[in-house]
Amino acid sequence: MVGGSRAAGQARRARSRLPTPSRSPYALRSPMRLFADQIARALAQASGLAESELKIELPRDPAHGDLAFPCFLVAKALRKPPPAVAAELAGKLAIEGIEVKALGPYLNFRIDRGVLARAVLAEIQAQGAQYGSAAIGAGKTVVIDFSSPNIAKPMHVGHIRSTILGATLRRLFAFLGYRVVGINHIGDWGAQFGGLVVAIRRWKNEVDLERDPVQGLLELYQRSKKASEEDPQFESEARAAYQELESGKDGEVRALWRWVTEVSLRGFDKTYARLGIEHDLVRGESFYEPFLEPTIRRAEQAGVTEVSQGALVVALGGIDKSLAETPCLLRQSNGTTLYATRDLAGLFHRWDEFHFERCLYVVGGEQKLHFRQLKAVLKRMQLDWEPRVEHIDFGLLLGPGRVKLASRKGEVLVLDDLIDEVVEEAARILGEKQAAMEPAERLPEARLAEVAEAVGIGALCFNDQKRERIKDVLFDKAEILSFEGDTGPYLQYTHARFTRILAKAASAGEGGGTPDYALLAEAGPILLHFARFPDVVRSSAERCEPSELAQYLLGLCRELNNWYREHRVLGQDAALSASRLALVRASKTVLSNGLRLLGLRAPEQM
RNA sequence: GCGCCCGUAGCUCAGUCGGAUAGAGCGGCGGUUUCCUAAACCGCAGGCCGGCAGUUCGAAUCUGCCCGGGCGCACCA
Repeated sequence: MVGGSRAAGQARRARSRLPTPSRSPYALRSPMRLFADQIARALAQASGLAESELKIELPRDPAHGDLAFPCFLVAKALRKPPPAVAAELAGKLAIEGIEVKALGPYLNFRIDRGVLARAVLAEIQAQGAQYGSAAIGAGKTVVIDFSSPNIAKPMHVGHIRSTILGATLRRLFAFLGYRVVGINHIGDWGAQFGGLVVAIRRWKNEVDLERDPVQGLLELYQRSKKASEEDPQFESEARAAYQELESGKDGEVRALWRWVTEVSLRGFDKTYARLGIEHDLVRGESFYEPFLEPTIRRAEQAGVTEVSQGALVVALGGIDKSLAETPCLLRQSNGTTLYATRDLAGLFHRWDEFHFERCLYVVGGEQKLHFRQLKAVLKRMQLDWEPRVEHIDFGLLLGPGRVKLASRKGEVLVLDDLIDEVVEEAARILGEKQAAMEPAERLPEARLAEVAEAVGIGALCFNDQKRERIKDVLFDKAEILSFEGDTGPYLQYTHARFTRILAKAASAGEGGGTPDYALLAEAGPILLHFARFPDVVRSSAERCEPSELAQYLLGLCRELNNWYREHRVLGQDAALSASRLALVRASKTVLSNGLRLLGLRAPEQM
């Protein structure tokens, strides 16, 4: 087969963190952090403890307050019972706009709703599409290896997770001010290309390489695989072709290989465009060919290599006992290099070129061992940047009944076909909903297809990101396409409804009054949600966990839809309408920023 | 056999460097539309957080062992 895709897998547990106090000049602009810092400062004064030791939390039950401080640790330091400490501190604290109450061993804080609304809404309005962004990554580079399909074959469902997760990480880090280098490490090298070249040579007139070159190449590829097994003549010709390719000779073989690469990349680009995905560099395995020998020499000079059973290996048992049985192979006994050699060469090259803060490999968990080996080799070579290299692993994509979808034997589910199927169903549902609406409220005919595309792809992408990435993804078509519950379309729908209010307010000339933020008292949960957004964005990026952002948006939409049901925006008195419109405007901003980061489009109407 | 990962409601999953009464979606049952999009909202039912020990003032969360499932285990990628 043409390389194994890097897709699929499993992993390690990462945890989200509370907003941590940050004193860096690039501190995140988070309204929540502002309030928490204010409280921590006052607490430090009242208790005599260092501000950095005082952990402000979000209460489990929002009825208790907006922020909380458990007094257990302070109590221990003061050798007094926690509830007594809480009561004592409550009496000492006086923070403007924040009410303090002791409840058992806890101090609960409630931010005045008017103060909260003014602070949060002003910040969102000021930042707009940048709300949630930061400069914490300024001057730092993050390299992200993702998607990485194999040429001469269409992208299939096995590539979807790496593609979607990687693209989101790329957007998240860019939003936080990092320089991001998204690399598509395509599988464009290997002995199998010898066979493909021979197949093209022999049978190019028997398949349609004009209209759908990718499909034609797939047929030729499959035929070459069969011929290699059955026809010794074909096999030796294929070997010769691969030798020529490896030799670097710029002849017929290389020209054909180049053509295959170009055709394949054009096919990938169409799919990427539909999904809104971009890479910064396309560097296939072939790119690293010239660096393989230098890489091996580098390892040899570091003194970490040895010959075992005729192969050149790096023994890793001294680094990690569980790797004692599986050294890293750099050269087979027949002299050829391996996957690990290429990735090691890539790693050196990337470090030399970018001096990255982090180098992320968005690759399925089934390749965990491979990346552990690579990191262990770096450790043996005593390269201090080894911790910056991370395998961002993820679970398998499974069909109903937990059967592996992209199996090597069964029918390969082509990604474009899957997208078509989902978009088609989205169009059908959209049509139904539209038919049930007042004619004046319906979408213009011309926009239907566009919105169906956004909604269908949104459903697909969101399903891949709503769970922790280490968990397997269950791809149940019916569930994803029902668009009810925890889905991308649910988020998009919420955004569309709120957007619609703004449009109607504009056309009715409403919203000109002066907002009175105290009138937004009932929107406390929403405002608190808004205030957390920058922290969630940062945490999602740091943990490489898009699901944190996805879950946040689901929670926010639940709050918003609830509020929408209870509170009318239009047709109220001027101050009330203006206040609620400010909230609606902020909702649209936060939702569309969040959706954009997850790679979902946010239609204005649906 | 060894290594790593997962195990929370019937199903799919959240659960904040350990903290106050464990939450949501789907499915089930019952409600909500003279009102800015009902792709929405509300209520009810449903849990020994796989099991047993341990650490701690406090454990779904940390540690150990066990059970169940998955992935991987040098000359493939």
